[in-house]
Amino acid sequence: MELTELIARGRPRFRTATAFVEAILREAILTGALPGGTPLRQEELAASFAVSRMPVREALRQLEAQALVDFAPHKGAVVTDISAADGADHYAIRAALEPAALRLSLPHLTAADFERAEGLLAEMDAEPEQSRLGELNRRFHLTLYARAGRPRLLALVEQHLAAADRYLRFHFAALGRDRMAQDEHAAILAAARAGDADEATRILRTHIETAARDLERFFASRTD
Amino acid sequence: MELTELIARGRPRFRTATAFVEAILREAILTGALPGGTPLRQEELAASFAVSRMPVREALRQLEAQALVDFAPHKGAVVTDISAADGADHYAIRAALEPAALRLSLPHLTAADFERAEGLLAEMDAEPEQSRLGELNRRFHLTLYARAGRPRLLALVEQHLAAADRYLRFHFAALGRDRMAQDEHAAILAAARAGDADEATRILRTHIETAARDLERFFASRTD
DNA sequence: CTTAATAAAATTGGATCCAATCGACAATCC
DNA sequence: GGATTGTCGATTGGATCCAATTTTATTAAG
Repeated sequence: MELTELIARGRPRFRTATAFVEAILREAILTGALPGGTPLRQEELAASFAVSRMPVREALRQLEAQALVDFAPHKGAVVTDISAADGADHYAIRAALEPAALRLSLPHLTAADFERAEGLLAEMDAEPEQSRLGELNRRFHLTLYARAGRPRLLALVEQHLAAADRYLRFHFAALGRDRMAQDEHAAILAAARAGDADEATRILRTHIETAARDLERFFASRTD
Repeated sequence: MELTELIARGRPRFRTATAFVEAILREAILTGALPGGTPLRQEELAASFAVSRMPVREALRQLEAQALVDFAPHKGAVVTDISAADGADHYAIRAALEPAALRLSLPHLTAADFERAEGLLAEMDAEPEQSRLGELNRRFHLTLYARAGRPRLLALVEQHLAAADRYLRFHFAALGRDRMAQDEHAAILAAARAGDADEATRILRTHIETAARDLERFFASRTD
């Protein structure tokens, strides 16, 4: 999807221009519409969004704090680059946070939550388009953590889950969707449904660590 | 310490006005110079910093992304309030991230690192001033994690360690410094020195969870 | 032909100005 | 008397303008 298309879509939904620019830019970066390394010229973006440079600047500042863009004084912003080290970093954070979130959330999950999660897995099996797969994966994970009752923890999880999507995109393109590991997803869900927190978090941690190792191997095989 | 004093101190150290304002404001919030709930009027801050409103606005945006201030459209920024729930949130994140960081860092820690950590513990025992205690505590923890080789993970740990300081300040004021649990610190250091990752991370997790429980009880006892 | 110095262009950082929105208070209507 | 509406002041959001810095292009020297 093109940046201009994203802009046209989301136009009227936002209260302030800054929030508008920030949301669209984040989506564009996370979905890969703006690949790592892309320089973000303020004037150019302002023209694309049909606003002045100021909301763009404020949005870039927020994205910097979210580590999605790198800022250099008087040089400008660049979309944060993808790298093996950075990917490992994100996955290390996920491996630490998500099992904790699941453990907190699990006792409060309802039957409806489990059904929603199951539905998302079915959707993923049926979804042909790769770009939607990442979002479905994200929603599956977040559904399981949603009852943790820790807004900051959940926000962090969501942020790094989305960041990991950028790497998944790579991954899938090269290795195919079977890497999504639907069987692990099903096992996590089953253990959670049975109320076995230890088993569910154990599988989840393995699931994330496996993905991290796959990604590492993938980067190593490209030798660039 | 007063805000104006912090401003006068750090003036010449920064490349851009935005970075200057952002650093000082963050320090002021984390040290409690600007308590939770304080409204941050842009014009007023601009006058205090002797800059225009614009660097203030950009700094506030970054602080918002770090969850140190809350933004409401057309209403302005307010220093994020302290609460039992928010404290629990920060400690849940710490309990998840710090053991992971320690486990990654531990194999690469050097004798010099251990000595530095030991020195910090000694400093804490000797430090009479409470305001410096939080910083020493932070440096002790970060010293143990420093070799993890995961910049993003470390940045997150640092951020939430600093955020937890706001709560520690409360804590100490009411319960006294013995709550710093120096014996636990020493036990973590000893296990790390022995290369026992399982034991070190176990004590660390307990250490953080104990602090979280203490904080919870403290809030409960205030009934406000 | 390469390299250093310099000048010009592009881009960001910061200040000022105008517009839009929110809150409070007062006046009016029921 | 209470609720509602309208107006005014305060504050933020957004646009434009100017200054500072970086980068690129150009020129001259070795």
